Amino acid sequence: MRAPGEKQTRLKELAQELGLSITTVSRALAGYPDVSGKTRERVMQAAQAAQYVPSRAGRMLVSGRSDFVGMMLPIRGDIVDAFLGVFMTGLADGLAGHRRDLILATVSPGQDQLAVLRHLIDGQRVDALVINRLTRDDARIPFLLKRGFPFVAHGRVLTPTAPYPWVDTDGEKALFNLGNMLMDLGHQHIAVIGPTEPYTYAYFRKRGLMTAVEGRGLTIRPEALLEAQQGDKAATLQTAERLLDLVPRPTAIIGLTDILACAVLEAARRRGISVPDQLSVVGFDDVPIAAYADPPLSTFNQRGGEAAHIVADMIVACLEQGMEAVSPRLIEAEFVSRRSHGPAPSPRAR
Amino acid sequence: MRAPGEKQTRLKELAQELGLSITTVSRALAGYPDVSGKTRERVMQAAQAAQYVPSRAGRMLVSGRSDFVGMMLPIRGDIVDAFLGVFMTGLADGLAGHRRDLILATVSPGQDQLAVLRHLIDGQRVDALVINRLTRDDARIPFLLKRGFPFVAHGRVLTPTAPYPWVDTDGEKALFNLGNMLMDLGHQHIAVIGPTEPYTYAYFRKRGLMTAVEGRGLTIRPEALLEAQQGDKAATLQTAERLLDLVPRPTAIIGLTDILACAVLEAARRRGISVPDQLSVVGFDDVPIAAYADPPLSTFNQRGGEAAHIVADMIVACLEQGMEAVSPRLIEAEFVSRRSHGPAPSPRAR
DNA sequence: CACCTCGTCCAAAACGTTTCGGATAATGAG
DNA sequence: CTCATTATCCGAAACGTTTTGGACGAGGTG
Repeated sequence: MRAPGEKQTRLKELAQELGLSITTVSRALAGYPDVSGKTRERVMQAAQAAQYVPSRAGRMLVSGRSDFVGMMLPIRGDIVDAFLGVFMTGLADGLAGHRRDLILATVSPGQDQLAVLRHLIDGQRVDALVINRLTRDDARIPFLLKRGFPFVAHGRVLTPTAPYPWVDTDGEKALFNLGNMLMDLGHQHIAVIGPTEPYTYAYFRKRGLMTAVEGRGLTIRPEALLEAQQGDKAATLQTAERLLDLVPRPTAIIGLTDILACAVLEAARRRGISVPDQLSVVGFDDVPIAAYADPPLSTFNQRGGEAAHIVADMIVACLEQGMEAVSPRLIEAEFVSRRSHGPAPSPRAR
Repeated sequence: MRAPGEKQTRLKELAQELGLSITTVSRALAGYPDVSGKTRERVMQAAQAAQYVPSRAGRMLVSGRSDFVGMMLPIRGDIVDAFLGVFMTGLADGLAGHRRDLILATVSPGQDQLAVLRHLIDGQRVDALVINRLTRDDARIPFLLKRGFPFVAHGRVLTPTAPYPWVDTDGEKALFNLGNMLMDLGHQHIAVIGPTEPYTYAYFRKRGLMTAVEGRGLTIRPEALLEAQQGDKAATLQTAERLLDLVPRPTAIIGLTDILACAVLEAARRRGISVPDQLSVVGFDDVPIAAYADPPLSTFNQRGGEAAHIVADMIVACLEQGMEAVSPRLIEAEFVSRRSHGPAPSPRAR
């Protein structure tokens, strides 16, 4: 074991130095009213000068709280965008504003998610949890609900459960609007390429589009609604090409993710299909590079940083006012109109 | 404050239940030799059954260690790629293998980095630190060195310091090789577009290229070596265009980052310059979307996950064997040859 | 003068763990 | 039989904080 640098000042030394009791110093620092203004001032000064920082361990032990918030991170091979980095950074930053720290708990592919949760909770490692990458019937929600452990989900679950606090991008509304916009532009054959993982966001986005399309008496054929593994370029391209080979060929293809949309762009290039003249393509996420795609990709901005800050505030609210005090929050995705979409080609132009 | 679920089993209950002392149970669990095999077995069983997880606070208090490793994250507006997410995930995963957790400590733009460090260290929040996004004269290195606090840097610093443990991608070698390869392909005028931030990686990459170029008796003019703010698309494109307007026009442009390279691709499209026939473009990072650029971008893969696991191993080595026991580690970047580079155009073809 | 109130301060307990220094009984050596 | 040794267990202290339940005077009230 290394010597961890110089010795840190502790409450005892501070008290000794000031000729006060530990109690008084502690209470002065905590702002209790039963310590005179003069004494408080002296204590504050001394604490400042000695660079006193309370030991987390001591505080934790007596208060039962750790001031740590955990973020559970299922590791999958499909971390392909900047969203995760932005989200985590925003979350840590938001929590820091409430004097709390973020700890990252990964779950390896083979590992049992619930076992990890139990470990985090039973070991008093965290006061609350943020869970993300929710799947349709995610088991973590009912588990945490049953344990009564404070948490906030980034994303929603489909199976019916008791109410729980969540924050999510309104992908349903976004794609509802997008669907209508595309149909207003004359598109009748719209196709979708989504991720293979059973993440809930894909479901909501598809549903929004469906609602829009059916609202106009149209439908999307099952074969125009494909899934591709985002990590596998060859497979993704192949799926995109299957969409392009459909008869009649779709005039608009929506990638549920920018990566997928870019794959469609690439597939169209290979087929010699010009975008947006013969085909409109729209993505979702607004990864930074989307602006440099060819053509620059129209997509939706999820504003992950904002979402993360909201999650942070909600977590603190859960902790301080109880889980029932906070209500779920839908965040509107912002359409970023670039140059990969346009009016549907007239039938003979195809 | 919420009730944090059901009560957790503690050492005291476990001991009571087993009719043993707290000491014995603790030592049985820790594997000390002065407890009989039979007793140990019984204790293990009971601990398993009760889902006992030792309280971090208690352990921390007495051992002085927290088993937390901090990662310091200066927030800047330029989190533009998936690297951060991949790195953090890999780091957390690697640390978990050594029964340690990762905590994220952000530093807001206005905040004093060293103050944050002091807070983390003095508050005994972490046993060791990972610092990244190193700038050329990063003040964190000498600070941590002076305090004798265990840390591993992801990246290097330029100013001379005492030896310290770091892990870095060998961008110098990568660009040295790339420079030679481009010159072998006939390129005589090579330009570079880098980030404005004073990150060290940019320095090393440039230096590798310089060495290669000068090794052949060539030079890179200062005006062919520009910097652009990665977050600002318009400014980045403008800088890329300045490079394209150089006389004679460069036949190869290297983006020190995939984003920057993609900006060059876009600028070339706007100017009607075909890649790779009239211009070669190479990036660095291999962000997932680079494979879908037009044309697919040749770039370098940093293998952030591997780097993160190495950092994790080094951190525990620092903790367990001392900082002087670990030596720095350069990771070779892998060139991903796609279709954005090729032979230099013959003079009349331009 | 006796009594109460208020403003300041403090001793001690509690949180859960690890570890130091024995205690106890069984075993082996002489 | 005595003494040393070993195997197994345990009591108590320590870590740093917060909190409970006072103590002690000064001042005001009757």
